[in-house]
Amino acid sequence: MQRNTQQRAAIDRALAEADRPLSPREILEGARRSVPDIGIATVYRAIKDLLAEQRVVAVDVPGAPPRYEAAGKPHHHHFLCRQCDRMIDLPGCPGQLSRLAPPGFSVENHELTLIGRCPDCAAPKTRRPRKQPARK
Amino acid sequence: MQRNTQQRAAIDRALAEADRPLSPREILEGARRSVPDIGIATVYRAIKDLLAEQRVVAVDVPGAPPRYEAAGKPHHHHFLCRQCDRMIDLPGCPGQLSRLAPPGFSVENHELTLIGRCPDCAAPKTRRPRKQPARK
DNA sequence: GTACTAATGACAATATCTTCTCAATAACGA
DNA sequence: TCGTTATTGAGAAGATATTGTCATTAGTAC
Repeated sequence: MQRNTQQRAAIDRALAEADRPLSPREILEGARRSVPDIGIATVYRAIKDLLAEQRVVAVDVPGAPPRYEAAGKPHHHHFLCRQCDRMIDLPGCPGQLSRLAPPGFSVENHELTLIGRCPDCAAPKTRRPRKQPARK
Repeated sequence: MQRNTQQRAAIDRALAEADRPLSPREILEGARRSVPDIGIATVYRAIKDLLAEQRVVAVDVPGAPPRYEAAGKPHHHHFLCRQCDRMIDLPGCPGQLSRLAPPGFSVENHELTLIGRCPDCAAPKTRRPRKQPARK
């Protein structure tokens, strides 16, 4: 039987508060605000369960492992900031994207990511720190 | 001084003949038609050099490592067949994609991939084999 | 409060992709 | 043809992300 642990609650809270796709590490950091000693394995276990329950969806990231956000949002796409590495929801979809495919292709889905600088990083005064290069 | 080896020529040929983004493994298989004993390390070394010379570009693949195709083509996007796993060029771009981003975002680039079945796999008679599950 | 056991944290183990090492080979200028 | 050395193939090693193991902890029914 499934138990309501503080760790699961902290992970739910982190995902809800962010309202954007988070990497497992970002989920970990968010959850640590509630449960400082939570471990990364617990985050991966929770992601697996949440995906199975369809309470979160995986979001593909160009050139990186997927991130995860709450399921049930209307169809939308994402912006990836190449400075702070955060992924942010963009409302809406241009539509008609399937028309790019010539006849004979069966289009079932599409992935669209805009890449650049988010408002925080584009503004010269309030820069967020650059993404940390992977720890050695 | 750079030498013109059979291996490099085979890799160039594989990329040119495919005219679509290839994974390192696909490049290896293509090149082996010319040089049967070529190794994967040689393919990675060639990719690195070709990227530095800007003779090929990396193409991001949702949920997989990047593939590589000849540089210099007009702006275009790609189709990913979820059955045979091939990536295929699509001509053109819907345009105006930057408009999805609210004011404040600085959009520098975009990635668009349509996903589904390519004509070969969608047609019931001439199915290509499914992607091989990664070798054990 | 107790007993049962799901869930956890730490870290080992996988899995996958890419790069490095090095002896052997082959491209090419002389 | 010969000598030099860039390039190669094979396998080891590295890098990173994810999952497995297991003793311990903590939800929950009673």
